[in-house]
Amino acid sequence: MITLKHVAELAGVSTSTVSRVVSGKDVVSKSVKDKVEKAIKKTGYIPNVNARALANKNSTSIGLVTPDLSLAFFGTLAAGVIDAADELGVTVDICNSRGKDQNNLNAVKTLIKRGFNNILLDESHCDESKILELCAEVPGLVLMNRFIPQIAERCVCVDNVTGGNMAASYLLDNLHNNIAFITSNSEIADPFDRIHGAKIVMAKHGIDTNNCLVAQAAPTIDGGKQAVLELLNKSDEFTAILAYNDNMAVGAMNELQDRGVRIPDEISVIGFDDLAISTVCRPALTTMHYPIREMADYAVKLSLDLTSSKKTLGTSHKFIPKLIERSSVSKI
Amino acid sequence: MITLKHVAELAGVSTSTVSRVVSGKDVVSKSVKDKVEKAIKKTGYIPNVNARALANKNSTSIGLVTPDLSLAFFGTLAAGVIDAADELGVTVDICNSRGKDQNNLNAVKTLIKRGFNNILLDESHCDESKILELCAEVPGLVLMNRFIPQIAERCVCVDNVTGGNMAASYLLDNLHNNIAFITSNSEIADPFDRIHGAKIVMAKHGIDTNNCLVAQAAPTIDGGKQAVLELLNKSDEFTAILAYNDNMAVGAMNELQDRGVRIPDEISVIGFDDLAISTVCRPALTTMHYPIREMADYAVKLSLDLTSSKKTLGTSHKFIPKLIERSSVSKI
DNA sequence: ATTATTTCTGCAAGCGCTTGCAGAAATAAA
DNA sequence: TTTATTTCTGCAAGCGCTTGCAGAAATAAT
Repeated sequence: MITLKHVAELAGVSTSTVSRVVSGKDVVSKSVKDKVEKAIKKTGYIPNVNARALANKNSTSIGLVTPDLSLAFFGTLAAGVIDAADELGVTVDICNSRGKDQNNLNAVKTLIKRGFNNILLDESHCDESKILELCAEVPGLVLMNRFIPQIAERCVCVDNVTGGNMAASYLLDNLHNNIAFITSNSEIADPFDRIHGAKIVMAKHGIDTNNCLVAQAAPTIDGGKQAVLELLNKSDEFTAILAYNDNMAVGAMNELQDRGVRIPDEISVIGFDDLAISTVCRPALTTMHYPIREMADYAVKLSLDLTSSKKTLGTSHKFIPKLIERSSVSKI
Repeated sequence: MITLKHVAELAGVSTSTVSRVVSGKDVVSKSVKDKVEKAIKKTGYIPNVNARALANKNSTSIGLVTPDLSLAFFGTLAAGVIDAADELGVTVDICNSRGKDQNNLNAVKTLIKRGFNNILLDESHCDESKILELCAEVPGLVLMNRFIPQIAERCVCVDNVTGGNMAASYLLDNLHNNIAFITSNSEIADPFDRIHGAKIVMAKHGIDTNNCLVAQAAPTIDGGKQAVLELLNKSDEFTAILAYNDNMAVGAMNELQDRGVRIPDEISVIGFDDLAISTVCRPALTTMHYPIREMADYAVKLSLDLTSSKKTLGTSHKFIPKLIERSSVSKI
């Protein structure tokens, strides 16, 4: 293993000097710098991350804490984070909490103790207070897919209200005035925000939004099936379903189709997320694209920015989803 | 930050002693051990991984190099690896190579330079020789989803021949004698092995396997569509399709359905992998379950085992896939 | 009781890198 | 030319943990 010392000897300077040119944090005269760089190239020196992390009292990795990588959404998120980190020369340590809040929080604490200053956390259930505590402790902690006003500039999330709004607008524009909602029973803000956003436009169109049909279930394919059944029990008047996410949308479509209703002719369905599944199902699902990769990219930059001296990304920022038109909504 | 020193002071012993009880590698008298453990508990001490890695000249993390986490297969693999590692108290660093072989290999080299002794590599395209080189350099390198005889005991993969065999048997048992293959155009052994396995049983059933219908394409949904089109151009006699994986199977089903052929009444389809998509599509896909999580678990244990003194997992081992019966194959 | 063994524990050096401090060298000012 | 500044560079300590070595303590053997 090539160390600073080897390079220093070859270049005829001290290790401090080499360190300085490597880290670039301090001024080194041009001539010496050249010598050192030549030596580095010649030896193929690569800094030892562990030693560096130890001396710097921090890790060169960023931590990603996420519920379940085997779900397409989080897998895509992780891929985005890794790719973005990679470009900046930092590596990613991933914790998979298997959906349990407490695991998430513990994972964060472990990362902290391991010296991580940069942590991306996707945790939508636990108390805000706990997250605020963590944030106070770790300046480089970025919260993903959840918004907490007090730390707005450290939240990387999608504008769910606008998303719901856009989805409903599209439905309305295509003359579906009787919209039913299939939403998640998770106690998180997203589903409410989306419905809220939808109701805003609906109200503008003169629709009474007080007794909209709403069915809650798990945000999964099966949940979608259950929810649509509940809807069906309550009424048979709706002509469109605005689903919390693609999984629920697909579940609903499947269930509906299994019962002989034609989509989109009899009932239109719109999803949210734009995961692979939305192109696979039949009819292909019209859905709101969730810009996961952009968000992942932004999140790692934000985290790194937060722990660097010169902050450039300071302001709060919500990502706007985008309508992807496919075939699950009947058009005028 | 609590360090060894703090614990040592509290326990009234030297740091070496604390180190020894923490690492458990050396004998410490029961009484002292108790004292130290009490002190550790009291202080909430957590070893600094960086210092440890530096002193040990190795990392406590294992590295996972995988093509693309946003694909369900690899996401599941990663989740399995992380979970398994977690249970053993080691963390996982993931590299996402975005499908480029060279990235994969570079990622491995970088990990090596960073002091990783345990690396799980999923690389199915590059030259065997390169992988063998890497293996020689890193004793804890485990190859996933690919088999190379020279390092058989370090390969964690599925028995593709048996898998193909089982899939074909199921088709045959249900009286589909005219089987067409949709396979991957990747230059890897898996697709050949699966077809090879299938042909073995077919031959046993007296079928001439020399001019089987075979269409190659990318191992994706679109690839499946293309491939089935190619098949259709060549013949209209086959009554069953054995697809390389679920994605291709679903693509094929979609394309077929779009052209009005009923599945499984007119054509049966069987997939491979048992990803989420296979339960989503209609009809739900009968497929061979790929025991990814078990394999992930085995791989991390194997890697750790390889770098530990007492080896226990030495022998070569292939995982056997399992038929998951759903609705895409018509039954007798 | 004395010596030989065995078992523990602490010392101190070292893993590779960073950085405050101070002296050397170069440049500017007087 | 001398003195004051500024710019570089090296020294050495330190980040937290591990471990070979040797001395101390405990146990066994004589």
